[in-house]
Amino acid sequence: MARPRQKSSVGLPLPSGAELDILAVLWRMGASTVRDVHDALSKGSGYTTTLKQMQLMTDKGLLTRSERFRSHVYEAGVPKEHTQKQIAADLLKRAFDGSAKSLVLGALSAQPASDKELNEIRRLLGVFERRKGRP
Amino acid sequence: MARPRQKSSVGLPLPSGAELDILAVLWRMGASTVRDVHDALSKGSGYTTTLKQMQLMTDKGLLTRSERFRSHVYEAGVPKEHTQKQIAADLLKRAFDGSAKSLVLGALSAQPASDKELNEIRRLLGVFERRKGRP
DNA sequence: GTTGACATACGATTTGAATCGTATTATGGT
DNA sequence: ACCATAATACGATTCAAATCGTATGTCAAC
Repeated sequence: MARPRQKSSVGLPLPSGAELDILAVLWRMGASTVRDVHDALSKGSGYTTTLKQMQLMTDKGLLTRSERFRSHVYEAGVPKEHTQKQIAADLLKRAFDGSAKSLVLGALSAQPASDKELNEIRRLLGVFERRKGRP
Repeated sequence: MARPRQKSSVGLPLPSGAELDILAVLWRMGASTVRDVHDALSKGSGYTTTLKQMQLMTDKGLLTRSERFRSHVYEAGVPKEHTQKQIAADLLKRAFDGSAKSLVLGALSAQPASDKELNEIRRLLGVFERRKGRP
């Protein structure tokens, strides 16, 4: 029984929760060792758990790995903006009825932004209004 | 081995992917039978899968159930706005570095909005600017 | 009252994510 | 050479999500 879950869409699979956490660390800190990543996300889990996770992510193509000195150095294998766009798109469809307004409302009421950031968002809206597509 | 995963936070657990899909249907269509929901999300999976899922969600408190005629009628047990806010908050922290601007950018570039919707978002920003909290 | 069409109930299975323990390898110091 | 240290490799386990099959119940029509 139990057929495989449907793929979210064509292409790369969306990163899972823990995978996203690891990606976020690598996006923020750049190339890092497993220990660096493990320390950065200070969850309760053990070192080998993080290691295994990163190895699996490498197999999936979510990370890239290179040798250096004694340890391996990992980098995000997927660009931050592209992944964020994917996630936003998925969420928009699934949870927000495709309404960007709802998403913005949810985000801002969840975590109020500074006036400075609000202005930046306003500028962003202007860009999207002029060119009716990607900025 | 393998300790339990950490809870996302205190309170309700965030709905999983499939759970969110079901919630979205109920938010959109209101009280519905299992068959209605199952037909609405036309995934490849079988009827009993949707049924089981909704039963489990009811146990979790994500749905409420009432009798009617022959079949059961389900409703979303969690308010749409609150759940959306939770999800947005979680995502903001995990994938967007807490930057609402990044989230908006991701959302809009993933799915361009109409000028009308852009204007509504602008109005929303104004509201958030005046009252520095929830609207 | 028997049958057919739906409905729910329940148990069991599969998959994938997440976790850990132990084994192995490599390096640097003594 | 030996040992301590720190890394990776690998197998195995646990848990939750997702899936399905079969059993059971109920109503309506004949």
